[in-house]
Amino acid sequence: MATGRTHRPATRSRGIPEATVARLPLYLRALTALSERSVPTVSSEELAAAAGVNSAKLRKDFSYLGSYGTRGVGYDVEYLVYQISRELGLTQDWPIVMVGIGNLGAALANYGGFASRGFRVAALIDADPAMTGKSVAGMAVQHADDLEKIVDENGVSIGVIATPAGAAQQVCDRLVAAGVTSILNFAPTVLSVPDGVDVRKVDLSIELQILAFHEQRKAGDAADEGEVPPAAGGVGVEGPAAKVTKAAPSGGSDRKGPDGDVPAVMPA
Amino acid sequence: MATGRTHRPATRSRGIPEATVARLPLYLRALTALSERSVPTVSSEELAAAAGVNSAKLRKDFSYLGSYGTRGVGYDVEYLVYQISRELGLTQDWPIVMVGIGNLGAALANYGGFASRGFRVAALIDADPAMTGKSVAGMAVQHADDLEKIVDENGVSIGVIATPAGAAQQVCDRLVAAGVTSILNFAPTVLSVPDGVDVRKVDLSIELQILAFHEQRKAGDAADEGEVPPAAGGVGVEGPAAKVTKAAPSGGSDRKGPDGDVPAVMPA
DNA sequence: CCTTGTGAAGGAGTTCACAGCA
DNA sequence: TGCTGTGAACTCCTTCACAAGG
Repeated sequence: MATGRTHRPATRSRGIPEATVARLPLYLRALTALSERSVPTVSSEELAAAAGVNSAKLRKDFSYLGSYGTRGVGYDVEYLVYQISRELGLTQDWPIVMVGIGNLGAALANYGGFASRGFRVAALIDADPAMTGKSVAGMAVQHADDLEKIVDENGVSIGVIATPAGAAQQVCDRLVAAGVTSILNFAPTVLSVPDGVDVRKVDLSIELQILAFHEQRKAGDAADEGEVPPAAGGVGVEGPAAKVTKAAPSGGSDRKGPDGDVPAVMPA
Repeated sequence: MATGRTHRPATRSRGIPEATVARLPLYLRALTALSERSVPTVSSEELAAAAGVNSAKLRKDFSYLGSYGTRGVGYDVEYLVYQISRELGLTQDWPIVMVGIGNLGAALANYGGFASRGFRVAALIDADPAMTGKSVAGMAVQHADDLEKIVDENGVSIGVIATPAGAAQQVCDRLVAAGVTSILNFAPTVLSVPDGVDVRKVDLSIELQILAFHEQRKAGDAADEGEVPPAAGGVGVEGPAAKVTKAAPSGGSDRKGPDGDVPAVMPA
Protein backbone atom coordinates (compact mmCIF):
# COMPACT_ATOMS: atom_id res chain seq x y z
CA MET A 1 0.00 0.00 0.00
CA ALA A 2 1.39 3.13 -0.90
CA THR A 3 -1.30 4.67 0.79
CA GLY A 4 -2.34 5.35 4.23
CA ARG A 5 -5.47 4.97 6.07
CA THR A 6 -6.78 7.24 8.57
CA HIS A 7 -10.10 7.17 10.10
CA ARG A 8 -12.66 4.72 11.19
CA PRO A 9 -11.85 3.48 14.60
CA ALA A 10 -14.73 1.33 15.55
CA THR A 11 -17.50 1.99 13.20
CA ARG A 12 -19.07 -0.62 11.16
CA SER A 13 -20.57 1.94 8.92
CA ARG A 14 -22.38 -0.18 6.53
CA GLY A 15 -20.36 -3.23 6.69
CA ILE A 16 -18.18 -3.11 3.64
CA PRO A 17 -14.67 -3.98 4.82
CA GLU A 18 -12.02 -1.45 4.03
CA ALA A 19 -10.00 -4.03 2.16
CA THR A 20 -12.95 -4.67 -0.09
CA VAL A 21 -13.51 -0.99 -0.75
CA ALA A 22 -9.90 -0.70 -1.81
CA ARG A 23 -10.41 -3.40 -4.40
CA LEU A 24 -13.65 -2.11 -5.88
CA PRO A 25 -11.85 0.37 -8.14
CA LEU A 26 -9.79 -2.51 -9.45
CA TYR A 27 -12.85 -4.53 -10.32
CA LEU A 28 -14.43 -1.50 -11.83
CA ARG A 29 -11.50 -0.95 -14.12
CA ALA A 30 -11.54 -4.53 -15.29
CA LEU A 31 -15.28 -4.43 -15.80
CA THR A 32 -15.08 -1.21 -17.74
CA ALA A 33 -12.62 -2.83 -20.10
CA LEU A 34 -14.97 -5.76 -20.59
CA SER A 35 -17.85 -3.40 -21.10
CA GLU A 36 -15.97 -1.60 -23.84
CA ARG A 37 -15.49 -4.91 -25.57
CA SER A 38 -19.21 -5.50 -25.19
CA VAL A 39 -18.76 -8.60 -23.10
CA PRO A 40 -22.17 -9.25 -21.54
CA THR A 41 -21.30 -11.48 -18.59
CA VAL A 42 -18.22 -12.61 -16.78
CA SER A 43 -17.49 -15.32 -14.23
CA SER A 44 -15.77 -14.65 -10.94
CA GLU A 45 -12.85 -16.64 -12.23
CA GLU A 46 -12.35 -14.52 -15.33
CA LEU A 47 -12.93 -11.22 -13.65
CA ALA A 48 -10.63 -12.15 -10.81
CA ALA A 49 -7.87 -12.93 -13.26
CA ALA A 50 -8.37 -9.61 -14.99
CA ALA A 51 -8.23 -7.76 -11.70
CA GLY A 52 -5.30 -9.70 -10.35
CA VAL A 53 -6.98 -11.26 -7.35
CA ASN A 54 -8.29 -14.71 -6.64
CA SER A 55 -11.85 -15.65 -7.34
CA ALA A 56 -12.90 -16.54 -3.81
CA LYS A 57 -11.87 -13.13 -2.64
CA LEU A 58 -13.74 -11.47 -5.45
CA ARG A 59 -16.92 -13.38 -4.75
CA LYS A 60 -16.66 -12.56 -1.08
CA ASP A 61 -16.13 -8.90 -1.92
CA PHE A 62 -19.19 -8.82 -4.13
CA SER A 63 -21.23 -10.57 -1.50
CA TYR A 64 -20.86 -7.47 0.66
CA LEU A 65 -22.52 -5.43 -2.03
CA GLY A 66 -25.38 -7.82 -2.50
CA SER A 67 -26.17 -10.79 -4.67
CA TYR A 68 -25.48 -9.41 -8.05
CA GLY A 69 -24.53 -12.59 -9.83
CA THR A 70 -26.37 -15.50 -11.33
CA ARG A 71 -25.39 -18.99 -10.27
CA GLY A 72 -24.23 -21.10 -13.09
CA VAL A 73 -23.68 -18.05 -15.24
CA GLY A 74 -21.68 -15.26 -13.73
CA TYR A 75 -22.11 -11.51 -13.38
CA ASP A 76 -23.76 -9.09 -15.74
CA VAL A 77 -21.01 -6.68 -16.69
CA GLU A 78 -23.06 -3.54 -17.17
CA TYR A 79 -25.05 -4.09 -14.06
CA LEU A 80 -21.96 -4.59 -11.97
CA VAL A 81 -20.30 -1.53 -13.43
CA TYR A 82 -23.27 0.49 -12.34
CA GLN A 83 -23.53 -1.04 -8.89
CA ILE A 84 -19.87 -0.61 -8.10
CA SER A 85 -19.86 2.93 -9.46
CA ARG A 86 -22.77 3.76 -7.28
CA GLU A 87 -21.22 2.13 -4.25
CA LEU A 88 -18.06 4.13 -4.74
CA GLY A 89 -20.01 7.29 -5.23
CA LEU A 90 -18.81 7.76 -8.77
CA THR A 91 -22.25 8.40 -10.12
CA GLN A 92 -21.94 11.86 -8.79
CA ASP A 93 -19.62 14.71 -9.56
CA TRP A 94 -16.65 15.30 -7.28
CA PRO A 95 -14.98 18.64 -7.72
CA ILE A 96 -11.42 18.54 -6.41
CA VAL A 97 -8.76 21.14 -5.85
CA MET A 98 -5.11 20.52 -6.32
CA VAL A 99 -2.66 22.48 -4.23
CA GLY A 100 0.99 22.73 -5.19
CA ILE A 101 1.51 22.91 -8.91
CA GLY A 102 5.13 21.90 -9.23
CA ASN A 103 6.37 19.05 -11.36
CA LEU A 104 4.20 16.51 -9.68
CA GLY A 105 1.16 18.70 -9.31
CA ALA A 106 1.28 19.61 -12.99
CA ALA A 107 1.63 15.96 -13.94
CA LEU A 108 -1.36 15.09 -11.80
CA ALA A 109 -3.38 17.90 -13.30
CA ASN A 110 -2.68 16.49 -16.72
CA TYR A 111 -3.54 12.98 -15.66
CA GLY A 112 -6.59 11.78 -17.50
CA GLY A 113 -7.68 9.19 -15.02
CA PHE A 114 -9.60 11.69 -12.97
CA ALA A 115 -12.26 12.98 -15.27
CA SER A 116 -13.13 9.53 -16.44
CA ARG A 117 -14.22 8.59 -12.96
CA GLY A 118 -16.39 11.49 -12.03
CA PHE A 119 -13.61 13.60 -10.61
CA ARG A 120 -13.35 17.12 -11.92
CA VAL A 121 -10.41 19.32 -11.24
CA ALA A 122 -12.14 22.50 -10.13
CA ALA A 123 -9.03 24.49 -9.44
CA LEU A 124 -5.25 24.45 -9.36
CA ILE A 125 -3.71 26.39 -6.52
CA ASP A 126 -0.13 27.40 -5.85
CA ALA A 127 1.51 29.68 -3.35
CA ASP A 128 4.06 31.03 -5.77
CA PRO A 129 2.88 34.36 -7.21
CA ALA A 130 4.91 33.61 -10.30
CA MET A 131 2.67 30.67 -11.01
CA THR A 132 -0.56 32.59 -10.65
CA GLY A 133 -2.38 32.91 -13.90
CA LYS A 134 -0.17 30.43 -15.69
CA SER A 135 -2.01 27.81 -17.64
CA VAL A 136 -1.53 24.19 -16.62
CA ALA A 137 -3.54 21.44 -18.19
CA GLY A 138 -5.74 24.10 -19.70
CA MET A 139 -6.54 25.81 -16.42
CA ALA A 140 -5.27 29.01 -14.93
CA VAL A 141 -3.39 28.48 -11.69
CA GLN A 142 -4.87 30.46 -8.82
CA HIS A 143 -3.11 31.91 -5.86
CA ALA A 144 -3.21 30.22 -2.49
CA ASP A 145 -4.65 33.34 -0.92
CA ASP A 146 -7.95 32.45 -2.51
CA LEU A 147 -7.97 28.87 -1.31
CA GLU A 148 -10.87 29.25 1.08
CA LYS A 149 -12.96 31.09 -1.44
CA ILE A 150 -12.27 28.52 -4.13
CA VAL A 151 -13.17 25.60 -1.92
CA ASP A 152 -16.33 27.26 -0.80
CA GLU A 153 -17.57 28.46 -4.16
CA ASN A 154 -16.97 25.13 -5.83
CA GLY A 155 -18.33 22.99 -3.06
CA VAL A 156 -15.08 21.07 -2.93
CA SER A 157 -14.82 18.25 -0.43
CA ILE A 158 -11.73 16.50 -1.77
CA GLY A 159 -8.32 18.11 -1.91
CA VAL A 160 -5.05 16.89 -3.36
CA ILE A 161 -1.83 18.12 -1.78
CA ALA A 162 1.29 18.08 -3.92
CA THR A 163 3.28 20.75 -2.16
CA PRO A 164 6.72 20.35 -0.60
CA ALA A 165 6.62 18.56 2.73
CA GLY A 166 7.14 21.71 4.70
CA ALA A 167 3.99 23.37 3.43
CA ALA A 168 1.71 20.36 3.53
CA GLN A 169 0.36 20.58 7.06
CA GLN A 170 -0.47 24.24 6.73
CA VAL A 171 -2.21 23.70 3.43
CA CYS A 172 -4.04 20.78 4.94
CA ASP A 173 -5.24 22.86 7.87
CA ARG A 174 -6.55 25.52 5.56
CA LEU A 175 -8.31 23.02 3.34
CA VAL A 176 -9.96 21.41 6.32
CA ALA A 177 -10.97 24.72 7.80
CA ALA A 178 -12.49 25.62 4.46
CA GLY A 179 -14.60 22.50 4.47
CA VAL A 180 -12.58 19.81 2.73
CA THR A 181 -13.12 16.42 4.37
CA SER A 182 -10.97 14.12 2.24
CA ILE A 183 -7.34 14.63 1.38
CA LEU A 184 -4.98 12.82 -0.91
CA ASN A 185 -1.48 13.65 0.21
CA PHE A 186 1.57 13.35 -2.03
CA ALA A 187 3.86 15.28 0.28
CA PRO A 188 6.24 13.05 2.20
CA THR A 189 4.98 13.96 5.61
CA VAL A 190 2.41 12.81 8.12
CA LEU A 191 -0.63 15.03 8.21
CA SER A 192 -2.73 15.40 11.28
CA VAL A 193 -6.37 16.12 10.80
CA PRO A 194 -9.43 16.29 13.03
CA ASP A 195 -11.87 13.43 13.26
CA GLY A 196 -14.13 13.25 10.32
CA VAL A 197 -11.45 13.98 7.78
CA ASP A 198 -9.94 11.20 5.71
CA VAL A 199 -6.40 11.26 4.55
CA ARG A 200 -4.76 8.89 2.13
CA LYS A 201 -1.17 9.22 1.19
CA VAL A 202 0.98 8.26 -1.73
CA ASP A 203 4.67 8.23 -1.17
CA LEU A 204 6.98 7.25 -3.96
CA SER A 205 10.06 6.81 -1.90
CA ILE A 206 8.26 4.53 0.55
CA GLU A 207 7.23 2.24 -2.24
CA LEU A 208 10.76 1.99 -3.47
CA GLN A 209 12.04 1.29 -0.01
CA ILE A 210 9.65 -1.59 0.37
CA LEU A 211 10.82 -2.99 -2.93
CA ALA A 212 14.42 -2.57 -1.86
CA PHE A 213 13.74 -4.57 1.27
CA HIS A 214 12.52 -7.54 -0.73
CA GLU A 215 15.17 -7.05 -3.34
CA GLN A 216 17.84 -7.20 -0.72
CA ARG A 217 16.40 -10.38 0.63
CA LYS A 218 16.42 -11.98 -2.78
CA ALA A 219 20.04 -11.08 -3.22
CA GLY A 220 20.87 -12.37 0.21
CA ASP A 221 19.07 -15.59 -0.40
CA ALA A 222 20.80 -16.23 -3.61
CA ALA A 223 24.13 -15.66 -2.02
CA ASP A 224 23.38 -17.34 1.23
CA GLU A 225 22.95 -20.74 -0.16
CA GLY A 226 21.58 -22.38 -3.14
CA GLU A 227 18.69 -23.91 -1.40
CA VAL A 228 15.02 -23.33 -1.23
CA PRO A 229 13.61 -24.93 -4.27
CA PRO A 230 10.10 -24.29 -5.32
CA ALA A 231 8.04 -23.82 -2.27
CA ALA A 232 4.79 -22.07 -2.07
CA GLY A 233 4.47 -18.47 -2.80
CA GLY A 234 3.63 -16.44 -5.74
CA VAL A 235 4.14 -13.06 -6.98
CA GLY A 236 1.44 -11.06 -8.46
CA VAL A 237 -1.03 -12.87 -10.45
CA GLU A 238 -2.11 -15.92 -8.65
CA GLY A 239 0.44 -18.57 -9.00
CA PRO A 240 0.43 -21.22 -6.38
CA ALA A 241 3.88 -21.78 -7.60
CA ALA A 242 6.91 -20.74 -5.79
CA LYS A 243 8.58 -17.66 -4.75
CA VAL A 244 11.95 -17.80 -3.49
CA THR A 245 12.57 -15.70 -0.57
CA LYS A 246 14.43 -17.64 1.89
CA ALA A 247 13.65 -18.73 5.32
CA ALA A 248 15.54 -17.45 8.25
CA PRO A 249 18.74 -19.28 8.70
CA SER A 250 18.61 -19.19 12.40
CA GLY A 251 15.81 -19.59 14.75
CA GLY A 252 17.87 -17.55 17.06
CA SER A 253 16.01 -15.84 19.75
CA ASP A 254 18.67 -13.52 20.90
CA ARG A 255 18.32 -10.86 18.39
CA LYS A 256 20.06 -8.23 20.38
CA GLY A 257 22.56 -6.05 18.71
CA PRO A 258 23.50 -6.00 15.11
CA ASP A 259 23.98 -9.41 13.70
CA GLY A 260 27.64 -9.05 13.64
CA ASP A 261 27.17 -6.40 11.12
CA VAL A 262 29.36 -3.62 10.13
CA PRO A 263 28.73 -0.79 12.53
CA ALA A 264 29.38 1.57 9.72
CA VAL A 265 27.24 4.57 10.30
CA MET A 266 27.01 4.29 14.02
CA PRO A 267 26.41 7.50 15.83
CA ALA A 268 29.20 9.52 17.24
CA MET B 1 -3.36 1.03 -0.26
CA ALA B 2 -2.34 2.73 -3.22
CA THR B 3 -0.04 0.15 -3.58
CA GLY B 4 -0.17 -3.37 -4.19
CA ARG B 5 1.38 -6.21 -2.62
CA THR B 6 2.63 -9.01 -4.41
CA HIS B 7 4.60 -11.83 -3.24
CA ARG B 8 5.30 -14.02 -0.34
CA PRO B 9 2.27 -15.82 0.85
CA ALA B 10 3.78 -18.61 2.76
CA THR B 11 7.37 -17.79 3.30
CA ARG B 12 8.51 -16.66 6.67
CA SER B 13 11.58 -15.09 5.31
CA ARG B 14 13.26 -13.72 8.33
CA GLY B 15 10.13 -13.12 10.17
CA ILE B 16 9.44 -9.47 9.59
CA PRO B 17 5.74 -9.12 8.79
CA GLU B 18 4.90 -7.34 5.59
CA ALA B 19 2.84 -4.77 7.47
CA THR B 20 5.86 -3.93 9.55
CA VAL B 21 8.12 -3.60 6.53
CA ALA B 22 5.67 -1.14 5.04
CA ARG B 23 5.97 1.04 8.11
CA LEU B 24 9.73 1.02 8.44
CA PRO B 25 10.15 3.80 5.86
CA LEU B 26 7.75 5.87 7.91
CA TYR B 27 9.75 5.41 11.07
CA LEU B 28 12.91 6.09 9.16
CA ARG B 29 11.61 9.39 7.92
CA ALA B 30 10.57 10.48 11.38
CA LEU B 31 13.89 9.38 12.82
CA THR B 32 15.81 11.20 10.14
CA ALA B 33 14.00 14.38 11.04
CA LEU B 34 14.89 13.88 14.69
CA SER B 35 18.45 13.13 13.75
CA GLU B 36 18.72 16.39 11.85
CA ARG B 37 17.58 18.20 14.94
CA SER B 38 20.24 16.33 16.85
CA VAL B 39 17.77 14.67 19.17
CA PRO B 40 19.70 11.84 20.82
CA THR B 41 16.93 9.55 22.02
CA VAL B 42 13.23 9.16 21.54
CA SER B 43 10.52 7.19 23.29
CA SER B 44 8.14 4.90 21.48
CA GLU B 45 5.38 7.31 22.35
CA GLU B 46 7.04 10.31 20.76
CA LEU B 47 8.27 8.49 17.71
CA ALA B 48 4.91 6.88 17.18
CA ALA B 49 3.24 10.27 17.23
CA ALA B 50 5.72 11.59 14.69
CA ALA B 51 5.14 8.63 12.42
CA GLY B 52 1.39 8.66 12.82
CA VAL B 53 0.96 5.25 14.39
CA ASN B 54 0.29 4.10 17.93
CA SER B 55 3.10 3.27 20.25
CA ALA B 56 2.24 -0.35 20.89
CA LYS B 57 2.39 -1.04 17.21
CA LEU B 58 5.69 0.71 16.90
CA ARG B 59 7.24 -1.25 19.74
CA LYS B 60 5.96 -4.47 18.30
CA ASP B 61 7.40 -3.54 14.93
CA PHE B 62 10.79 -2.79 16.42
CA SER B 63 10.71 -6.01 18.36
CA TYR B 64 10.91 -7.85 15.05
CA LEU B 65 14.16 -6.11 14.29
CA GLY B 66 15.69 -6.84 17.65
CA SER B 67 15.93 -5.18 21.01
CA TYR B 68 17.22 -1.81 20.05
CA GLY B 69 15.76 0.25 22.86
CA THR B 70 16.61 0.89 26.46
CA ARG B 71 13.92 0.42 29.05
CA GLY B 72 13.12 3.52 30.96
CA VAL B 73 14.83 5.62 28.35
CA GLY B 74 13.80 5.01 24.78
CA TYR B 75 15.60 4.47 21.50
CA ASP B 76 18.89 5.89 20.34
CA VAL B 77 17.98 7.87 17.24
CA GLU B 78 21.18 7.44 15.25
CA TYR B 79 21.42 3.78 16.02
CA LEU B 80 17.85 3.13 14.94
CA VAL B 81 18.33 5.11 11.76
CA TYR B 82 21.19 2.86 10.90
CA GLN B 83 19.46 -0.37 11.82
CA ILE B 84 16.33 0.42 9.87
CA SER B 85 18.31 1.62 6.89
CA ARG B 86 20.25 -1.59 6.89
CA GLU B 87 17.12 -3.67 7.27
CA LEU B 88 15.54 -1.93 4.32
CA GLY B 89 18.67 -2.34 2.27
CA LEU B 90 19.26 1.36 1.99
CA THR B 91 22.87 1.15 2.95
CA GLN B 92 23.56 0.02 -0.54
CA ASP B 93 23.15 1.68 -3.88
CA TRP B 94 20.07 0.86 -5.95
CA PRO B 95 20.26 1.92 -9.55
CA ILE B 96 16.80 2.24 -11.03
CA VAL B 97 15.50 2.83 -14.52
CA MET B 98 12.41 4.80 -15.28
CA VAL B 99 10.44 3.94 -18.36
CA GLY B 100 7.93 6.34 -19.84
CA ILE B 101 9.03 9.94 -19.57
CA GLY B 102 5.76 11.76 -20.01
CA ASN B 103 4.34 14.23 -17.54
CA LEU B 104 4.39 11.83 -14.68
CA GLY B 105 7.68 10.17 -15.56
CA ALA B 106 9.37 13.55 -15.81
CA ALA B 107 7.92 14.60 -12.48
CA LEU B 108 9.17 11.40 -10.89
CA ALA B 109 12.60 11.88 -12.41
CA ASN B 110 12.73 15.28 -10.81
CA TYR B 111 11.56 14.00 -7.49
CA GLY B 112 14.24 14.41 -4.89
CA GLY B 113 13.11 11.71 -2.55
CA PHE B 114 14.92 9.00 -4.41
CA ALA B 115 18.53 9.96 -4.17
CA SER B 116 18.25 10.71 -0.51
CA ARG B 117 17.40 7.11 0.17
CA GLY B 118 20.06 5.31 -1.77
CA PHE B 119 18.13 5.17 -5.00
CA ARG B 120 19.92 6.40 -8.06
CA VAL B 121 18.16 7.03 -11.32
CA ALA B 122 20.50 5.27 -13.72
CA ALA B 123 18.52 5.94 -16.85
CA LEU B 124 15.38 7.46 -18.29
CA ILE B 125 13.83 5.53 -21.12
CA ASP B 126 11.06 6.42 -23.53
CA ALA B 127 9.71 4.83 -26.67
CA ASP B 128 9.13 8.10 -28.45
CA PRO B 129 12.06 8.89 -30.77
CA ALA B 130 11.27 12.55 -30.33
CA MET B 131 12.14 12.25 -26.67
CA THR B 132 15.46 10.54 -27.22
CA GLY B 133 18.33 12.73 -26.26
CA LYS B 134 16.20 15.29 -24.56
CA SER B 135 17.33 16.30 -21.14
CA VAL B 136 15.03 15.62 -18.24
CA ALA B 137 16.14 16.21 -14.69
CA GLY B 138 19.63 16.62 -16.00
CA MET B 139 19.75 13.30 -17.80
CA ALA B 140 19.47 12.46 -21.45
CA VAL B 141 16.45 10.32 -22.24
CA GLN B 142 17.39 7.08 -23.96
CA HIS B 143 15.39 5.12 -26.45
CA ALA B 144 13.47 2.04 -25.48
CA ASP B 145 15.38 -0.03 -28.00
CA ASP B 146 18.30 0.05 -25.66
CA LEU B 147 16.35 -1.02 -22.60
CA GLU B 148 17.97 -4.41 -22.23
CA LYS B 149 21.44 -3.03 -22.67
CA ILE B 150 20.82 -0.29 -20.15
CA VAL B 151 19.47 -2.65 -17.53
CA ASP B 152 22.33 -5.01 -18.00
CA GLU B 153 25.15 -2.49 -18.03
CA ASN B 154 23.90 -0.69 -14.96
CA GLY B 155 23.04 -3.76 -12.98
CA VAL B 156 19.52 -2.49 -12.52
CA SER B 157 17.15 -4.62 -10.49
CA ILE B 158 14.39 -2.09 -9.86
CA GLY B 159 12.33 -0.54 -12.62
CA VAL B 160 9.70 2.17 -12.54
CA ILE B 161 6.97 2.10 -15.17
CA ALA B 162 5.21 5.36 -15.95
CA THR B 163 4.03 4.58 -19.46
CA PRO B 164 0.45 4.63 -20.70
CA ALA B 165 -1.52 1.58 -19.59
CA GLY B 166 -1.36 -0.02 -23.00
CA ALA B 167 2.39 -0.21 -23.06
CA ALA B 168 2.96 -1.24 -19.47
CA GLN B 169 2.78 -5.01 -19.75
CA GLN B 170 5.14 -5.09 -22.69
CA VAL B 171 7.63 -2.85 -20.96
CA CYS B 172 7.28 -4.95 -17.86
CA ASP B 173 8.02 -8.14 -19.78
CA ARG B 174 11.12 -6.63 -21.28
CA LEU B 175 12.36 -5.33 -17.98
CA VAL B 176 11.88 -8.71 -16.37
CA ALA B 177 13.54 -10.51 -19.26
CA ALA B 178 16.46 -8.13 -18.90
CA GLY B 179 16.86 -9.01 -15.27
CA VAL B 180 14.75 -6.56 -13.31
CA THR B 181 13.13 -8.24 -10.32
CA SER B 182 11.21 -5.39 -8.68
CA ILE B 183 8.79 -3.08 -10.40
CA LEU B 184 6.99 0.02 -9.29
CA ASN B 185 4.02 0.48 -11.57
CA PHE B 186 2.27 3.78 -12.12
CA ALA B 187 0.31 2.66 -15.14
CA PRO B 188 -3.34 1.94 -14.36
CA THR B 189 -3.23 -1.69 -15.30
CA VAL B 190 -2.58 -5.03 -13.68
CA LEU B 191 0.81 -6.44 -14.52
CA SER B 192 1.51 -10.11 -14.55
CA VAL B 193 4.98 -11.22 -13.77
CA PRO B 194 6.72 -14.49 -13.12
CA ASP B 195 7.39 -15.74 -9.64
CA GLY B 196 10.27 -14.06 -7.99
CA VAL B 197 9.41 -10.63 -9.30
CA ASP B 198 7.80 -8.09 -7.01
CA VAL B 199 5.36 -5.53 -8.25
CA ARG B 200 3.97 -2.61 -6.33
CA LYS B 201 1.54 -0.24 -7.86
CA VAL B 202 0.51 3.33 -7.33
CA ASP B 203 -2.76 4.41 -8.85
CA LEU B 204 -4.00 7.91 -8.36
CA SER B 205 -7.49 7.33 -9.52
CA ILE B 206 -7.93 4.38 -7.19
CA GLU B 207 -6.96 6.50 -4.23
CA LEU B 208 -9.49 9.12 -5.16
CA GLN B 209 -12.19 6.53 -5.60
CA ILE B 210 -11.56 5.21 -2.13
CA LEU B 211 -11.85 8.72 -0.75
CA ALA B 212 -15.03 9.24 -2.70
CA PHE B 213 -16.50 6.14 -1.15
CA HIS B 214 -15.98 7.47 2.35
CA GLU B 215 -16.96 10.95 1.32
CA GLN B 216 -20.23 9.67 -0.01
CA ARG B 217 -20.88 7.91 3.23
CA LYS B 218 -20.27 11.06 5.21
CA ALA B 219 -22.68 12.97 3.04
CA GLY B 220 -25.28 10.31 3.49
CA ASP B 221 -24.87 10.33 7.23
CA ALA B 222 -25.13 14.06 7.47
CA ALA B 223 -28.20 14.22 5.32
CA ASP B 224 -29.84 11.42 7.12
CA GLU B 225 -30.32 13.38 10.23
CA GLY B 226 -29.73 16.80 11.55
CA GLU B 227 -26.13 17.08 10.72
CA VAL B 228 -23.54 15.96 13.13
CA PRO B 229 -21.54 18.69 14.61
CA PRO B 230 -17.97 18.16 15.58
CA ALA B 231 -19.18 15.63 18.03
CA ALA B 232 -18.73 11.97 17.90
CA GLY B 233 -20.77 11.15 14.94
CA GLY B 234 -18.34 12.21 12.37
CA VAL B 235 -16.67 9.85 10.14
CA GLY B 236 -15.31 6.83 11.62
CA VAL B 237 -16.95 7.24 14.87
CA GLU B 238 -19.88 5.16 15.63
CA GLY B 239 -22.77 5.45 13.37
CA PRO B 240 -25.57 3.56 14.90
CA ALA B 241 -27.62 2.21 12.18
CA ALA B 242 -26.56 2.43 8.68
CA LYS B 243 -29.22 4.30 7.01
CA VAL B 244 -28.02 3.97 3.58
CA THR B 245 -28.29 0.83 1.68
CA LYS B 246 -29.79 -2.28 2.96
CA ALA B 247 -28.18 -4.35 5.54
CA ALA B 248 -30.23 -7.44 5.49
CA PRO B 249 -30.24 -8.00 9.20
CA SER B 250 -31.40 -11.51 9.45
CA GLY B 251 -29.43 -14.27 7.98
CA GLY B 252 -31.59 -13.35 5.14
CA SER B 253 -29.90 -13.80 1.90
CA ASP B 254 -32.20 -11.82 -0.23
CA ARG B 255 -30.05 -8.84 -0.71
CA LYS B 256 -30.79 -8.90 -4.34
CA GLY B 257 -32.42 -6.07 -6.04
CA PRO B 258 -30.83 -2.85 -7.08
CA ASP B 259 -30.66 0.12 -4.93
CA GLY B 260 -32.98 0.06 -2.09
CA ASP B 261 -31.14 3.22 -1.62
CA VAL B 262 -31.84 6.81 -1.44
CA PRO B 263 -31.53 8.15 -4.92
CA ALA B 264 -29.78 11.13 -3.52
CA VAL B 265 -27.57 12.68 -6.09
CA MET B 266 -28.19 10.18 -8.78
CA PRO B 267 -27.59 11.44 -12.26
CA ALA B 268 -30.19 11.33 -14.91
C1' DC C 1 9.79 5.19 38.34
C1' DC C 2 9.72 5.00 33.48
C1' DT C 3 9.66 2.84 29.07
C1' DT C 4 10.63 -1.25 26.52
C1' DG C 5 9.47 -5.88 24.96
C1' DT C 6 6.05 -9.35 24.55
C1' DG C 7 2.47 -13.06 25.67
C1' DA C 8 -2.19 -13.21 25.02
C1' DA C 9 -6.58 -11.56 23.43
C1' DG C 10 -9.12 -9.63 19.85
C1' DG C 11 -10.15 -8.24 15.01
C1' DA C 12 -9.70 -8.14 10.21
C1' DG C 13 -8.91 -10.26 5.94
C1' DT C 14 -8.19 -14.43 3.21
C1' DT C 15 -8.94 -18.97 1.73
C1' DC C 16 -11.37 -23.26 1.76
C1' DA C 17 -14.88 -26.05 0.48
C1' DC C 18 -19.41 -26.94 -0.35
C1' DA C 19 -24.42 -26.04 -0.14
C1' DG C 20 -27.66 -23.83 -3.05
C1' DC C 21 -29.64 -22.33 -7.11
C1' DA C 22 -30.14 -21.09 -12.10
C1' DT D 1 -23.94 -29.13 -14.71
C1' DG D 2 -21.59 -24.85 -13.48
C1' DC D 3 -20.86 -21.02 -10.85
C1' DT D 4 -22.33 -18.09 -7.14
C1' DG D 5 -22.72 -17.09 -2.22
C1' DT D 6 -21.15 -18.07 2.29
C1' DG D 7 -20.17 -20.48 6.88
C1' DA D 8 -16.08 -21.82 8.93
C1' DA D 9 -11.19 -22.37 9.42
C1' DC D 10 -7.11 -20.10 9.21
C1' DT D 11 -3.61 -16.61 8.94
C1' DC D 12 -2.14 -12.08 9.64
C1' DC D 13 -2.25 -7.78 12.09
C1' DT D 14 -3.41 -4.86 15.97
C1' DT D 15 -4.20 -3.76 20.62
C1' DC D 16 -4.03 -4.72 25.43
C1' DA D 17 -1.83 -4.99 29.58
C1' DC D 18 1.86 -6.13 32.29
C1' DA D 19 6.36 -8.34 33.54
C1' DA D 20 11.15 -7.21 32.88
C1' DG D 21 14.81 -4.30 33.40
C1' DG D 22 17.52 -0.04 33.00
